[in-house]
Amino acid sequence: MENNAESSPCLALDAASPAVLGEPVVERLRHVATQHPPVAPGTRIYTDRTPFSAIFAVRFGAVKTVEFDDNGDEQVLSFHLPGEFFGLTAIHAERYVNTAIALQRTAVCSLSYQGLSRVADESPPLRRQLMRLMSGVILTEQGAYAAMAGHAAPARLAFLLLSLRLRMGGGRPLADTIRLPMSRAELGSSIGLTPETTSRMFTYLRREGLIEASGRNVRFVDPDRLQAMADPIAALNSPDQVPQNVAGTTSSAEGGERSHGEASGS
Amino acid sequence: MENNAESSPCLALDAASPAVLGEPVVERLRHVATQHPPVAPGTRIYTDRTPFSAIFAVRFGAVKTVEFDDNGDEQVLSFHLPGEFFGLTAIHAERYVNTAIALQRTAVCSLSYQGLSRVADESPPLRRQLMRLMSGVILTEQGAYAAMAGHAAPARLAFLLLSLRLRMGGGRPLADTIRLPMSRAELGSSIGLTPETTSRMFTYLRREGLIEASGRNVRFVDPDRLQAMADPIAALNSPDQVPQNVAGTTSSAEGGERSHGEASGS
DNA sequence: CGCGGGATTGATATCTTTCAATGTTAGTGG
DNA sequence: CCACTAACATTGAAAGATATCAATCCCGCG
Repeated sequence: MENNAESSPCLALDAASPAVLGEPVVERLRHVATQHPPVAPGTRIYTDRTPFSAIFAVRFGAVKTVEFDDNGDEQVLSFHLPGEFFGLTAIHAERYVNTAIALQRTAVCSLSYQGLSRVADESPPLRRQLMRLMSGVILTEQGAYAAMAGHAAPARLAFLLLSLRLRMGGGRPLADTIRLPMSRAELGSSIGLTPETTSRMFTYLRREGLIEASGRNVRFVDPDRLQAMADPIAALNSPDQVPQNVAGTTSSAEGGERSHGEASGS
Repeated sequence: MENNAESSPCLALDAASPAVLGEPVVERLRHVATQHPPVAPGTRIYTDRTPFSAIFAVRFGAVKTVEFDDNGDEQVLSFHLPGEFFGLTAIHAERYVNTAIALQRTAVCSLSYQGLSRVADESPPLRRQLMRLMSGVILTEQGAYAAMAGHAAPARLAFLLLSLRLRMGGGRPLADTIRLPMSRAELGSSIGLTPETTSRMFTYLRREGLIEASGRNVRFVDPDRLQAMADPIAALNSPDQVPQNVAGTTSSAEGGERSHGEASGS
């Protein structure tokens, strides 16, 4: 169950570290980092009322960050998989601005921000890693934003699934099958869809032969076409595909084709 | 016309600097920073094929970052106003991943990333400023994402307008009226709406008496209610408001009140 | 003064949500 | 080990929101 490639990401900081940072720096990081014991699903790792002191990384399991509206309904902001950092927004705000919740049995590590700062003051390579790390977060965030703003529901789901596949397994050999750590509702919330629509999009992707999905297990049957669907840019490659009529709602059994309008004018 | 509060943001780095950083550091920054001459609207400041060497800040004018899909249609990712930095995603990717375009007559300054790194290596306060700066970008980005994912069209536009108001004028006294540096199409693209829908949302906000808008001039008539609309959380405060039927499309029998447009005589 | 691009408005098609019912799965306690 | 329950997932039908297609309209600009 628990991926044992569990070297603490707090010491790895986004890249091979002892080599880059030097053993003394890693040793100092060790004192700044805390390895937290595993927590149960649903556990809040921090809240917007937790005093800010540290940034976090996932060791194993998975985390979502959410925002609550008055009704207590939550809006999922992002998911964090093993090796990924979260809580970085607190650096600017000097307080946590959202809430981080474990999706599964999850272990995280934390880096005292004060301590980290001091170590970084004396290690330019570490400082550079941190910049790179934060820039990477912005990049990811911006990609997700573009996917949201520019595309329709099926594209967003395709994008999200591919993103999760890429990020699970730490990078390397792109699993054929993944097990999602979150529910349909959570998946949907993070891309601005209701659970029902999310489910319909699963059905749709299934029918199109792009994925197989049963519960939280997803098998990528035709990653290329899925990619094409996620990314209108590549869509032209697989010609008369890119079906549009998606919602099972409008009875049409026809796999209608259209050139896919897409918003973003100008 | 050009806001003369034009102290180069490249030297200010997100906060009062000489005080914090010390004059020697600011002096070194001066050598790392380049003040670029004003460029015409439409000018590309960098492209995804420009070799990465520097990050940018807006001195005056306004900038949009965009991504192109195959058709040459652009998706607006974000807007950048005076004092704001952009191009930060390139740090991670080691190349620019989008394209930055001036919306008006605009001047930017750039900081060589190499040079900046060297100065930061020797100035912990500068390093901290940079972290704060990047964290702030993530925060902003995440806020925009949440607005996108969680809300409907009118809320997204309200959010965007309020965000622009807040950011124009560098922060201080919240202008009653602003002049938008971008078209309806660009505005819409950035929040995932077509130009037509964007225009309809303007009409709607106008009819509701929340704003007056004529062309690119926008006057904030009822900022509180606008805020409430942007943020469902606060919506409960103003009870029986939170109108829902928005698109003029569905024959709004809702007649009468014509608060009329006409923003301040530009 | 006329041109042309952006803005607005209208009518319709399509997509997404909402409300509601049903099916399915995993976890629990007997 | 099985029955049972509660949460999650899927599906359907109708309502609502947004996109698309297509005309104007209007203003800035030459």
